Amino acid sequence: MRMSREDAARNRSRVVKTASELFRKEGYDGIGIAALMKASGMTNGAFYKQFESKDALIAEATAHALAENGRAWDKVLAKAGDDPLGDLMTWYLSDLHRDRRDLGCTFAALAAEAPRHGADVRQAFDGALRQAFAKLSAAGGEGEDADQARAIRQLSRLVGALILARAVGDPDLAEDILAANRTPE
Amino acid sequence: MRMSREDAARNRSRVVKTASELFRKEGYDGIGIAALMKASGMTNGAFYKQFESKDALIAEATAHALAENGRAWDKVLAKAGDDPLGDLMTWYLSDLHRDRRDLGCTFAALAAEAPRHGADVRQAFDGALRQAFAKLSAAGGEGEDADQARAIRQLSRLVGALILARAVGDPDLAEDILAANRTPE
DNA sequence: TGTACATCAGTGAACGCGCGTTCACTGATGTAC
DNA sequence: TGTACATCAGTGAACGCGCGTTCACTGATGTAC
Repeated sequence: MRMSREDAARNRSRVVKTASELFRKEGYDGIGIAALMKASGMTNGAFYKQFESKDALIAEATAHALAENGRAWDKVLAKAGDDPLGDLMTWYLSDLHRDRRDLGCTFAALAAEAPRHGADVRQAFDGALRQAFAKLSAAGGEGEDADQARAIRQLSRLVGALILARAVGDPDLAEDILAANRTPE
Repeated sequence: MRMSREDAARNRSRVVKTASELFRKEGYDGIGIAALMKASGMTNGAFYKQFESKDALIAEATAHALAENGRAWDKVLAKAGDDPLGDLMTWYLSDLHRDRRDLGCTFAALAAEAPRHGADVRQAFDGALRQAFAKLSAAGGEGEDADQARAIRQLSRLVGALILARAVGDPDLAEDILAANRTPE
């Protein structure tokens, strides 16, 4: 049966959102079209009415996840006290963030798979990374002393720490990794 | 036809080595048994004479890759001058390492997929990470001032930087990420 | 404003394909005497 | 040391299954008059 334009647009958005979460949780190869559509409340056939291919959804869902992450950073920074960088790191390196890959940082969840995907996926990472560097630079630089290279190092460390803490089997080691990284520079 | 024990053992080792490279390059899901066996110079049927399942190979190939990385670190540190940490970072953050995922750091290549795999895979990461922390601590600590937390931060940063540099579409941005991280602390 | 009809976002079965895994078979290796 | 035979690491086809994708069909929506 035909949906209204509004319903169809809502359904499409829901698929992108669901995909952005399931890809982060299971990896691009870890979730199929049928499972994804079922998780979005539809059947597999509807997929190709809205997307050209799985690759096209991968690009769109990745961009969506990265944009959502950007808004989360803005929210944390807006609420931050007189140590915005410290607040951001505490939030980023929390147990909650370690445990919820589906809702967490797309750099940590999917950047390692990006080299195996299309130019559109990698370009989405380009833009999101530049924005993250700029935000970190603004949050960490004392006054006008915004240092891009330092921001790059800080984000590299945050992303690496989250990935390693998630990879580990021993929860104590995971905690050590997060704790050691809850410090500037 | 039956192989000699020696030949069979050699063939088995070759499969593990090939898998350790192809998994790093393509991800655990990115390479199948048939393709892997073909790349090892055999046909698919031989696989189950040597391994119980793909998961069993994943665990063994991951451990193999991690052990090989450990030997590479030792080699770099053995050749290092009076700044072993600096030499290690220069080597780790090289263009060559960025471009050769198949022969490079297993943390950067596969840690992001580890949370979706068995306890044996994650435990292999535990052991290899602890060793890497110890080596970094010894390489970086002035005299007996070996600092575990600092080593954890350094490795987190190296791994994150390599992953992000590989994810990016713009080569200049990739270079910026590597360059910004070629500095201690 | 009301009616007739074209549109198209859904459904769910089916497509070909490659996946991990199994199996009957082969023939050189390794063992028993 | 030489012969008879069991072993088993290979081959390559086949298995069931889930993948990404296609398609005939449905019926409410949106449009034309």
